[in-house]
Amino acid sequence: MTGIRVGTDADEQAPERSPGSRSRDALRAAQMYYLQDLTMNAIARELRTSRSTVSRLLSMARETGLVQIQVNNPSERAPALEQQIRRRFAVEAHVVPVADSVNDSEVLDRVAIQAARTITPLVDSNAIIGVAWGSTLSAVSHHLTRKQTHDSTFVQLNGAGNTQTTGITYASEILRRFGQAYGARVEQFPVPAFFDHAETKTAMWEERSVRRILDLQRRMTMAIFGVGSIGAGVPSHVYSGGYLDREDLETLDRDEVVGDVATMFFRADGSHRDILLNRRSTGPDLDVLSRVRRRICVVSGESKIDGLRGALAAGLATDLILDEGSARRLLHT
Amino acid sequence: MTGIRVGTDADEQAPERSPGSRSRDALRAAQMYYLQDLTMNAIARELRTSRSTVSRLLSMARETGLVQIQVNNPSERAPALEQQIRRRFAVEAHVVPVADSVNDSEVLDRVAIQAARTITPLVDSNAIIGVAWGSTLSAVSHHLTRKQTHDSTFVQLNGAGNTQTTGITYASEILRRFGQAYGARVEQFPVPAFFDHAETKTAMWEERSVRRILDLQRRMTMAIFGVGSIGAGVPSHVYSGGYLDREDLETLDRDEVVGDVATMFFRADGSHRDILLNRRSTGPDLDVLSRVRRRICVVSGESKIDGLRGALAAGLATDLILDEGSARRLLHT
DNA sequence: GACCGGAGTGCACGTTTGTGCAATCCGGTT
DNA sequence: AACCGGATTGCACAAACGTGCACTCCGGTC
Repeated sequence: MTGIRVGTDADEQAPERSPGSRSRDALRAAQMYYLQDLTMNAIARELRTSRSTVSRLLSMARETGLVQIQVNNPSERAPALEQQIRRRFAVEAHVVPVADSVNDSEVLDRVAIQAARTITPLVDSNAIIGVAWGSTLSAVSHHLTRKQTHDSTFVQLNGAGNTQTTGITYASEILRRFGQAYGARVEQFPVPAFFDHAETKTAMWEERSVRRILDLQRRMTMAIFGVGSIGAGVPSHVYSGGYLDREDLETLDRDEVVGDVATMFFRADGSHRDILLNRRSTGPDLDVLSRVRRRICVVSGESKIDGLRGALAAGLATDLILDEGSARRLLHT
Repeated sequence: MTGIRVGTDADEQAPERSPGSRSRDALRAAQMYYLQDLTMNAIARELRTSRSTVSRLLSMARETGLVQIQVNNPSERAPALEQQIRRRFAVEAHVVPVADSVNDSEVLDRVAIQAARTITPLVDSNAIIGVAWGSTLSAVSHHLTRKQTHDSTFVQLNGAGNTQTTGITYASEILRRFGQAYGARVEQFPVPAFFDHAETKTAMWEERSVRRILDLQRRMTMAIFGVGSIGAGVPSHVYSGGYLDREDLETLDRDEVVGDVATMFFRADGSHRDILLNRRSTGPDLDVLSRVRRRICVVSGESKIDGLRGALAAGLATDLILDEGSARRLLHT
């Protein structure tokens, strides 16, 4: 029942109808604009329509993935920051250029856009892709550019319910947007973020509906997630959204937790054994996560540095997308 | 002596200097513009420079291949024309949309731009690429977008000298531009287009300097050429540029030649045996050409249809780039 | 130290592009 | 046939962009 097809057929802001003259024109326009360097005016004349329509056709062509724009940093003599991070932490770094003067929420937005565009070329057909939730992923999901794939599945990495809501709307919106962008199935994980009792989790984990999801997670070919950090600054969604009570926070403190990925916690050295809360969390076992071929971590804002350090120590990511400020900070302290 | 390095180092309109701050800024700007959707104004502020400089950085980023824009026609449900051509002639067709109202020289220009951009992604490292010459290829060579490759070589397919000139400047300009765009070596073929006596060709073909070129041609991984057509309309370069005298044209007529590729002639049915002029021509044996893995034919203008038909019958191309008008004409008669 | 040439910069202007809005089209309903 | 709502269009205006030109900066030369 959870397998929901998120097609590109009829939908929300449903674009591409059948072969229709609309998308044919979009292709023609895109070729004339991007491959022949005509102006929109010239294209409008040839297509016997108005310039504004051409402008709209083109933005549609971009949004639907008809036109793809990629920026390659010249192979291995890449920018210094990225190289240093790669050497020191053994992850492929994608540093998003952002001047220091920019405020946090704009940084998030810009990291999100660039992350979305970095991820798109990595999404293949026949993939199983895990997606976490949180403010970072939410932002990313808003900026995905479309691309058609076949038989791919997006699977929710961890439950999203809390004491106030079932969390369905929030987490599933994110998932839905991913599915829609790539024409893929989505599999929700309808459990709370944390069980109240570890025993309930154990019991639920035996349920067939849950095992289906866990099985998908084991077969993931890619995972996309942010990090939570307990350090200073803005607390991440998990720490402030009513998912944890005072007592929980105290045990985290006692266990020397510095952050989490998909509500699974870890310490500064990357270890996660014997962290009590993990027994009640619905996130993927971090060892399972580490076996996924491609693990993309998106981070924006320096307040997440501590959590990020832990995640890197744990080797949770193969690819790291982060803003320039955080990149510097990651290296220079 | 013929192996000339056409680097991207110091040159003509030499752009990319070392790692310099210039190209670093170009990368940053490109990321901010194409991946973060900032305006040039915003980028200028962050880079502490003027908007016009940003505009220039961006166009540099595009020209040097830092930014790559591709338009994919949605896999196999591609436009009707392209499918029909593929079925009927067994070549991958790339139809360049052009309204009928456009004049011939503009059609050539637009086909050339789009051809250049279609070719670029196909150019690999370690490739050996044969290039013909003529008005079509000349136009293409003017619009190549750069892309860095290693250890690739462009080799001239046929001699370019005629009774008036050695043809060096014209053909070698084309070759040079290709080499420069991809940072590749170029190998000129310093012989006339046609020898006066077949015996001279036989003799020359034993010379080591020539054999080097012939050997490269045998090892080509890609070939790029136009077609000449004897039919009506504007005569191709070869037929009007002083390469052939009246008598030659008569023998072509007698041999029922309809066109040529790289100065090797063929008939309407694709055959080329016993065409006298081919014994004196310096182009690659058409059987050798047909063994090349990827053979890209660029055609603009309906006057070339007859030659094109012959070339297709001979199976000379694996990929065909042509304007919409010619595509229609090719199918509907 | 004066001079020179080429590359890089910002300004100002004209061109090109994005977008809110009102008008129109179109398929389905009453 | 009249009506309705959503999608699509062109218009008009504002925003964003490209480029000739004059100026500056810098390294080499006399």
